Amino acid sequence: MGKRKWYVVWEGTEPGICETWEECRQRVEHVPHARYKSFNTREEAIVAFRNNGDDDAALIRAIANAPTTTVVNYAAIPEIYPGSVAVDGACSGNPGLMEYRGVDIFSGKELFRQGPYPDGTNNVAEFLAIVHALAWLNNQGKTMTAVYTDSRNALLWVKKKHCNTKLARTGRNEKLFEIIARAERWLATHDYKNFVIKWQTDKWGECPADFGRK
RNA sequence: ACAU
DNA sequence: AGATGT
Ligand SMILES: [Mg+2]
Ligand SMILES: [Mg+2]
Repeated sequence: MGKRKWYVVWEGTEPGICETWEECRQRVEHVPHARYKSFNTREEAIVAFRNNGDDDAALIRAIANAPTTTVVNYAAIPEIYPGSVAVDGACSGNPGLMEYRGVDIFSGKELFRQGPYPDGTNNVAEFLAIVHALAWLNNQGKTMTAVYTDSRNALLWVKKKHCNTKLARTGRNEKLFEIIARAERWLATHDYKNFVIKWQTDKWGECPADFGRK
């Protein structure tokens, strides 16, 4: 995604924003448990911390008081349909501990979350997230609700109805391979109408379902 | 190169 | 800095 601009610092230090890597590094280097993270925009920082259930008032205030950036109002972007579901997959290590979820595209309210599963990949997570959203929506009769993903890969795999992962079986991920097989089976046996749409991260910022770990 |  | 994928 290129260079990041915002560095948010917290834990073991007064939460705050740094605008340069140098500033962030200085602030964190002698604080053993300090954490930091980079973002493109202030809004992405806020979304990420809310998504992680981080309610630290001082942190949110620090982010909110940071110098201004452009506010992305999803509702004002015609290509983002109201009521849609945004999905994202995440991995701690790649391959690593894998999970995925779907949220309401405007409110960010979590609609489903699966995992963590051991020994998965980013792309498997993104693929399963889309299929889960499709099945979840169709179970509720929401046959016209669009699904947004930032993964070009997963989008292709879903179109082909095939998860073309190179992931090795480890014995710890047998259950995951069953879930993949079940997802492919669902795609093969269901004629869904829901659009699956590329989330344009370059134009719109981080997807609302993002786990905020990058 | 592009997307995670 | 490394991995997953087309
Ligand atoms: Mg993603
Ligand atoms: Mg993400």
